Amino acid sequence: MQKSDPGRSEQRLDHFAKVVRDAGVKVTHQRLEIFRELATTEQHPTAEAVFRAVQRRVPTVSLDTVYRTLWMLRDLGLVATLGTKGEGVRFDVNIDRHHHYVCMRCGLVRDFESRTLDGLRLPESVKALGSVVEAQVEVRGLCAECTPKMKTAKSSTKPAVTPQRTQRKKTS
Amino acid sequence: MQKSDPGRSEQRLDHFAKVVRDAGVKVTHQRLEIFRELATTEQHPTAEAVFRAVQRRVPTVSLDTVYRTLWMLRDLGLVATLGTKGEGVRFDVNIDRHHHYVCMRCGLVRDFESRTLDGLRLPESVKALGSVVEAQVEVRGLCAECTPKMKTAKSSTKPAVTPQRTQRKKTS
DNA sequence: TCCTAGATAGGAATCGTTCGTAACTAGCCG
DNA sequence: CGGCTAGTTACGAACGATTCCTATCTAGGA
Repeated sequence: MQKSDPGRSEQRLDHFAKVVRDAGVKVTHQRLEIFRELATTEQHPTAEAVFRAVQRRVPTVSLDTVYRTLWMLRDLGLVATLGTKGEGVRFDVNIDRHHHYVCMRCGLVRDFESRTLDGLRLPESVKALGSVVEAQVEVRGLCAECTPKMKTAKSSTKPAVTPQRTQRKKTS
Repeated sequence: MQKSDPGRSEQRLDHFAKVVRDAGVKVTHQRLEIFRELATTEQHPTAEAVFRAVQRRVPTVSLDTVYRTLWMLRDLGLVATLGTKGEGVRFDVNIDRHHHYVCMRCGLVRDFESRTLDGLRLPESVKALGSVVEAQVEVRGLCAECTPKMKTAKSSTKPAVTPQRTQRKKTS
């Protein structure tokens, strides 16, 4: 589990302002707030979530601005996107080397670190496909929340049949 | 590069029919065709792509049916989904152990195999998050197609600024 | 302080995906 | 082999996420 370190956040904000300015992009109030929101979150918020959070401090922000800013940050390498499924892209400020645990049912994504996995040696065949910017491990499974809901399957060859459709519906 | 092995396809179709039937789900013409399409493709098609392909043989299929079938196949473990970004889920019949190379710009996804990467040892911390069904490596970079378009960046600290917005627009 | 390229708000538009419903049909039963 | 019925399908409308359009604003250099 990661905790929010105040010092780290400020440091991130500074870094953000510098990179953005260096890129010749204007540092607007909105952009700062959007980035601040990301920097203080340890989750992987959707654009919508960022929007709602920022809206509390800057009531007039538009969802469009949030999206534009988020993509820009991604292009600048300040955040990463985690296209989970088809239920909204998620953004990740943690650009340190890390890996992901993804729940196959609820879509939850958690980071985890592992020095061992950081330095994976990739096969030659990969180089033929294109350049390699990063390599991370993606672990899939059922998170603690979802695990207990497993039913005893039909004991056929395959483990489960269609116990429940993977959660894809709105919650609100 | 992978090639389409006719024998392998038929084998997959048989396996498909068996699993589906065992699950108490009806084996309809549409479902067979949809699966056949997936089984003969080495790419990772979007639902839309599968729809168009199947439509050539079964002109009346509805996109809705394709989606329902695809999710069902996923729930049965016959195909995997590759939520690339926010541009449409992709489906993958290759359920053998494999890893992915994802182009950060065009979204292309290619499989690659590596005996070495198959047996990764995961850290203990992962177990605390939930059960582990599979672990695969996701390599990100620019594919051969996209690489040449790199422009010489501003030579600042960061490699690129915003040379081009990552491709997210329709093509048709 | 002034100017201007670049940014914003807001609503309409788009695209992928799902729902609601009435018409089918696979697979079981006799 | 024909009938039944639960599970499926087609289709259009509905939805949610993301992007576009454009008139208005503003960061930051001169």
